[in-house]
Amino acid sequence: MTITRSIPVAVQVNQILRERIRLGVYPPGGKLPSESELSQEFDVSRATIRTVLARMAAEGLILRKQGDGTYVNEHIRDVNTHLGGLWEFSRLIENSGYQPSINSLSITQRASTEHEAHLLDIQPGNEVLSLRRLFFADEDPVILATNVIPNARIDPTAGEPDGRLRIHEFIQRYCHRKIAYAVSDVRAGVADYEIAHILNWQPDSPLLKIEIIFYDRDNSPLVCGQSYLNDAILRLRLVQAWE
Amino acid sequence: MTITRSIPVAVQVNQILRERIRLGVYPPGGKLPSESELSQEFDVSRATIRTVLARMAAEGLILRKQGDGTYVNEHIRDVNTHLGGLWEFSRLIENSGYQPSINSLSITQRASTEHEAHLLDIQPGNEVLSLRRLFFADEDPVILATNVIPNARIDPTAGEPDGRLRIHEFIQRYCHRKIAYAVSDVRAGVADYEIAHILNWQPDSPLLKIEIIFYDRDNSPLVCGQSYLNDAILRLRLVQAWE
DNA sequence: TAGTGGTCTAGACCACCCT
DNA sequence: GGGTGGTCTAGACCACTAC
Repeated sequence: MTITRSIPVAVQVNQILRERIRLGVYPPGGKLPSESELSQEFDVSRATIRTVLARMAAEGLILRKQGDGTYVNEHIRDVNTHLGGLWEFSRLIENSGYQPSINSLSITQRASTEHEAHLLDIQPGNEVLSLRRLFFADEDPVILATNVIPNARIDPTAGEPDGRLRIHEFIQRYCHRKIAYAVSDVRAGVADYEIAHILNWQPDSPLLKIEIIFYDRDNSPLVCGQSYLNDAILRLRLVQAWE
Repeated sequence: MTITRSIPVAVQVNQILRERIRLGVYPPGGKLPSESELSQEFDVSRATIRTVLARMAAEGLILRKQGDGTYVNEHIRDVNTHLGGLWEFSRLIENSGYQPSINSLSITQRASTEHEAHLLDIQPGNEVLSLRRLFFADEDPVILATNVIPNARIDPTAGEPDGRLRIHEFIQRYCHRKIAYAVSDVRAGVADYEIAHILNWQPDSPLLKIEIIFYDRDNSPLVCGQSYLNDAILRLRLVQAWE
């Protein structure tokens, strides 16, 4: 409620409005105050309010009607991917209403395959660090993720890799880089015997397969990954606003 | 290049900049003019330029670096879903580099199932119009889509339904409504014999299954759909910018 | 007609990067 | 230091909707 000037005002207003929607201060289907009322309440300009509302509208959280008002979208429950959760599996699980946890299955050093080298813009055979991790939603294993990082990117003085970190925290700590964006392919795959066993699921049943590459702000590939997601437990649900 | 005032300035600038990137005026990895240069060139305010660039950055098309400049993202080729293409299959196919076409397989009138009634907020058994359509990428069948619309929403005077229209055009013409947003579940499925036959693909092979509901701006469900996408031909590739 | 959101402007100050 | 993007303001005018 109280607005500081150390954190961007728009970020704070964003958090406050989301919190109010979550708590039901603005109930599903209900109306939000007008832009001018909000700008008065928070003592910020209408433009600032508008950037916040624009973002929430793009995520489908609110619906804006010219000449009428702004409404809380009541059909938005259980949406977990406001297009920021696909490569943040912990958040994806959290947004789906489960408690996320990460189990590190293996951390190995090996030569890169040709395919990996191509994706990561390195020479085939160059050493890479391969992380195999299992994500849980509450007690259920739901995502098996394999991430590959070029050795050359890793700071050897940063200590032993901790496989339970979120990927951006991992990169931050061991590569001193920030992930800027990611490109991912969503595909349909099938659980082979090993994967089915790890995910505690039937062999030959369909799974979502997510292939992803993370880039830093200099547009260099940092990590590539290949993950299997049990979509019987964890839905991939997303909203798209028209235009 | 020439700016009118009848169409929003931001939209025109957006189109022009995208076109320049597409044509290589701003080559992959290259730098765009600064915000102030662009605002001078188009004779619009910097704020307007920024809204355009912000949108392009959110889609991953450009990368912005404080204190440096704005760059064309070179890793963005073949990305087909800037999170606006999932429920616009024609555009999805187009963005993937194919020529889209739609084949109407069947248009039938029937009673709604319990599940459909729940999704569409109608009574089970109420009449619905069921459209079954096949999307082609060039010559290959890639998406089998089934859409269901409550009869009560359809204007009987609008004539015989044309199954080759895009869904939003269809709704516009026969329901006089505009689609405001959509909620979709992306899942992994398997091609049964019939579906495999229609898609000209192996039975029991994995397919992406997309379940979707379209809403209008009054937040009423208009259409629900269930589609099978052959992801061996048509990739679902998306970009996500950090935060 | 009054009030809402949609568009756009002109300008300020800041944080950051390059040289 | 000079330029770039990041944040924010105050105010204008328009298009639309509900009453």
